[in-house]
Amino acid sequence: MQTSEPGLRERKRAETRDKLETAAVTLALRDGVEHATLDAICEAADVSTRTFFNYFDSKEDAILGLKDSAISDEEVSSVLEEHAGADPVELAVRLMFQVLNPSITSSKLLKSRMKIVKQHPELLGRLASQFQRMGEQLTAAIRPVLNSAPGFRDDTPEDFQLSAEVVLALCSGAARAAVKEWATTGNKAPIEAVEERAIALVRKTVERLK
Amino acid sequence: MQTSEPGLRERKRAETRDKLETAAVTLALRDGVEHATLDAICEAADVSTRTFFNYFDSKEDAILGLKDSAISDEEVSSVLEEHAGADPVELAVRLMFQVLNPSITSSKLLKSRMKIVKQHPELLGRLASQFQRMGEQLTAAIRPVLNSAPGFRDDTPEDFQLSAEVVLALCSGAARAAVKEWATTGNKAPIEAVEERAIALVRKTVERLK
DNA sequence: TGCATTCTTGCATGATGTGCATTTTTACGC
DNA sequence: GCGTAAAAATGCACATCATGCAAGAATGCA
Repeated sequence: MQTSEPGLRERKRAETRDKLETAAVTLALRDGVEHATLDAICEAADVSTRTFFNYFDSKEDAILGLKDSAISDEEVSSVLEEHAGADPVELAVRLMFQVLNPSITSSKLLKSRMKIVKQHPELLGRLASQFQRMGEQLTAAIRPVLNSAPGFRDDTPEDFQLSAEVVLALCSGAARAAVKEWATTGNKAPIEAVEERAIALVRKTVERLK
Repeated sequence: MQTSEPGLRERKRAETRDKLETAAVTLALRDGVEHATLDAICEAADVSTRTFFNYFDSKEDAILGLKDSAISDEEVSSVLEEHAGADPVELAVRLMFQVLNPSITSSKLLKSRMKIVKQHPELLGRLASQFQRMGEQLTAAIRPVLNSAPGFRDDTPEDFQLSAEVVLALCSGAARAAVKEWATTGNKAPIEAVEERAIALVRKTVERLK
């Protein structure tokens, strides 16, 4: 379980990935998302275009730094452990940000990415589809907590599944809104606060709609 | 204000649109969404591929029958009028289904479309992006109602905008879930019930999370 | 060193989508 | 009907994205 020495192969892979992300972000910022072509990105990263798709599913994914739509069981467990006792909403949001980390919320590319998001908010749509693709994983992850919440417990499996999806949509929307707010308002708050902000947004909304 | 005679031009346009939708749905059902190519669809519809894009933005849009991402002011007013006194949630959901009508919820293609959705649930992701693209319009539409709701009223404009987006995400997710449920469970309920179901889903979720 | 695995690359291919100029079709006043 | 203007359809060129496949290069490991 030790993080042993990376090894040349893994190091190179990380390096290539980083070069691709950096190139994608830099060019998207300089030329605009649509004018930053795959060819240009790959040339800047000194990588063949064919290889690009060994790392990302699409250009947008590279710009946002999204990894393959999957979260490891260890990551899930770690989140569950760190926030034991949290309610479904908090858990869902934390899981989502776990996926984005370090994609969006960290690394030297953070500021540049936020500028891009500010200019191209539609990119955040990728987050939604990312979360939707992870739908099964996420529902599975919050299932126990949701199940122990009053009300949900007595749902039929179908109703339960449906309810979980709605909860996730709500949290995903709040996460997106929080990131967008943070990107738009000049990043005054520390990035860590975005997560809390998303949770607060959900709570506020629920409170008011009730 | 009378719906006067359509005129040849409009009739032909509607006809072509219908041919394209029918071809798209038929081929997607027969060959699968990914194997139903633009060329095949256009050939079946007896329309040039170039013309296709005068009607739809993408293949998926044609399969789902989504119109251009805009809702006319008349449609908005009509919904607002018909459901005067409704709360923001109901209003948002009704507006969304207004967009889908007759796209998904009506017409002879309904059953086929639901079969396709059942086999390719990821298509429903288009709904989310559609709603997101309409974000400004939708927020504008529910703004007055949201503004008269306690709690929202006192937000700063920024907070208000953010809250509106979260509400819309919630409603959009519920709409998607309701459609998916309906498509998956064999269409036992009448299609009109889907809308109510979506509203109920939102309310249930809010209730439980509070 | 030698072998197996993984990664990279080039090439071919297909599909989506857009701009532009041309032609065809429709609308409408005369 | 006729001619003109507007709208729509079309053909064509072109760019981009994305994937499959096979050959070659780099790495890991014994």
